[in-house]
Amino acid sequence: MPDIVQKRQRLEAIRELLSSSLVSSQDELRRKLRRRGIHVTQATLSRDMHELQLLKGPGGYSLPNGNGNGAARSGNGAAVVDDDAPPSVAEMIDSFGMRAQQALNQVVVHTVMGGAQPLAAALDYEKWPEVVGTIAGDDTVLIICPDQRRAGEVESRIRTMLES
Amino acid sequence: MPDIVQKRQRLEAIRELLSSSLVSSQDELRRKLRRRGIHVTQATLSRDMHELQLLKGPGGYSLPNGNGNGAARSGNGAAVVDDDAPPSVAEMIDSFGMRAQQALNQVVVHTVMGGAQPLAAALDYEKWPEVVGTIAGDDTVLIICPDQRRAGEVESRIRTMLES
DNA sequence: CTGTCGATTGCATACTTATTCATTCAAGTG
DNA sequence: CACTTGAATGAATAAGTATGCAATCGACAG
Repeated sequence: MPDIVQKRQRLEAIRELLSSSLVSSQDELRRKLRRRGIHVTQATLSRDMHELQLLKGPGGYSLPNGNGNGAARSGNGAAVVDDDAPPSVAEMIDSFGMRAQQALNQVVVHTVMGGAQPLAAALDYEKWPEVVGTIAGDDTVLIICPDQRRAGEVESRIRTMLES
Repeated sequence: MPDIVQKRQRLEAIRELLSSSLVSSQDELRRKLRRRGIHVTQATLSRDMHELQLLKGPGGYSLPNGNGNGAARSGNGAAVVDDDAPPSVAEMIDSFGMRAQQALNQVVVHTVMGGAQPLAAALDYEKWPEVVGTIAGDDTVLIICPDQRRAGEVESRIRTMLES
């Protein structure tokens, strides 16, 4: 197996993993990659991550652009799972969500630093019918709905999750 | 000397150092602080840095916002203020802003490359009542308002800043 | 004053990441 | 084909970061 191909795919996989889940250490990343059939050592990952110019913050690694990074992880009870199962929106909101507010046909959800990207990924994954699309920054997710009514529904559903 | 005062000043000093020089390790930071008469151990700095939510990238540590990381740092002349006071939106617009345009309940602000993140951070920090949330890319900030009217207000306020 | 509580810190150490060194392999070169 | 060169990688280990624990200090109730 040609090394160079392996590498390209691996970097791709790393980017993908990072955009949809929080990774706190290179070893954790190594285990997640292994489940995808990619088997490398921490040393290699260290080099990969340098190459990808990743940032590391209190909450784990993140892509250089505007992706997630940040705080909070400690015992909040939820989502402490060893994970790798596609994370659910409920879990994400429970773990990272801070507040949600509707604005016309959109809903803005504020999260802890670094929570926006995973939350958006979870929303995308669950494909809510009222959601047309999402955009995530570091700590803010913009959810776009077809109309004001649907946005209202989404807002209240998220608020419920926040309160629980 | 009261511990708590020490700490406040130290965090302050760390922010200042980071914004004006590259720091690659906590031990390096420790040495730099020592030259300023602040003497603490790496352990304490680890805790401080966690508290400041610093990011670590290829180029060293950086403040959580959109500040410098890794490469590029040179001056743009403006807003080189003594800083450390959370940067104001006015300053940011002045330094990075290029144009602003309303779209329904949103306002899109274009900035110079790399200016979006800091501007969004400043907006978040000032917590304008007309702003529900912001999302920033590399050179574009999307500001979400509750409705079209408020978006208009925000747009014109920003335009004023741009012209000045 | 005395005891309790919470915050801050240093020390020692566990844990995580970067780097050195050697190896392997593919692509050129003569 | 034999040799050289450069990229990629693992193993071992150096370098760097986080954390459990105990000590200290100020605030404050009794």
